[in-house]
Amino acid sequence: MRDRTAAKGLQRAELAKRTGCNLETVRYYEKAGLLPEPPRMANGYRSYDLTYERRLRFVLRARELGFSLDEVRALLRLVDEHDQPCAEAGRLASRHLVEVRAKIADLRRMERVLKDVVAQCGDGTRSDCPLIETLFRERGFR
Amino acid sequence: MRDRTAAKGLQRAELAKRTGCNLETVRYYEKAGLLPEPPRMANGYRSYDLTYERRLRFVLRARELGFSLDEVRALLRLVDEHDQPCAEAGRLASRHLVEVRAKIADLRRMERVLKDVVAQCGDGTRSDCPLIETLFRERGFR
DNA sequence: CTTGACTCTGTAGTTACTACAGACTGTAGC
DNA sequence: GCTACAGTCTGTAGTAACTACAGAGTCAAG
Repeated sequence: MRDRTAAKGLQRAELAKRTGCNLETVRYYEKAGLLPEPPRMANGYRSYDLTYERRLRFVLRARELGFSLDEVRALLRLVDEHDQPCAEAGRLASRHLVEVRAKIADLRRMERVLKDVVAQCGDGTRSDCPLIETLFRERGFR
Repeated sequence: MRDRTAAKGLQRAELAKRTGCNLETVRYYEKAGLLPEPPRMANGYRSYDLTYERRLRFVLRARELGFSLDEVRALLRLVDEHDQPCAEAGRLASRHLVEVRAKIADLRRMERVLKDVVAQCGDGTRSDCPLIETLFRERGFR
């Protein structure tokens, strides 16, 4: 094990554990340019600090809200470079909100049809099958 | 152009146009084992008939309902082999319904948070940014 | 006989990860 | 000092469900 008192950084596994993020994902985010290349210790191991962890958490929360990595990159750019980020951030968020609502609408359509066929299928003792019939019938879900 | 009166099959582009499905996707479904390898004409071109088109439409409708290709494969197997498919089909559908509802719940959580930050961001004239603040705050959306 | 449109095959790119393989490094026990 | 084992390193390949080529062959019209 590494000398914990002398070194001030976290190693990758520690960071992953603290943030609940898969350690391979951290590396992926580095390669994808969302997180900077962290400094290395004498043995070549990566060393992360709290600033880094904070940035990773930002990414993870943005992902929880369904932002794509491209959108997260844009948000991080606003954090890094822009001094008046709110206008642009608001635009990003409201555009994303529209997509989220569209997906909800899609899924609700699916839910409605599925709920019906499941009800009609019942215990499955009938000889025909409402689900299969529905799928063979003409198009009209969306 | 092909002799349309003599040949009874459709070509790939026609099939794609009739069903609204991308022609590359048809090929993909063939390779994925959802659709059979269609017979070829003398020149090696694929020739599709109405049975084939019906099956493709089945796949497309199942996809519209959000079934994965694995699930569609299972449904097609029920159609092909099983004489009492309804019990199994009902199980598939209700399992899928659970997933759909879970996704809706996920998206609704996102929607709620996004709606709030968009409202708070307003016209973007403020110096801090509620979205960025939210993303930097501790985790707790899900 | 050339032009343009269509088809064929196989492969690579997309998104956001996840999971290795094979080589090093570091540490604890003996 | 030696061995076992755990951790890290790199690069690459796999996942889902397509989509988009490149390069070759085929066909009908002008």
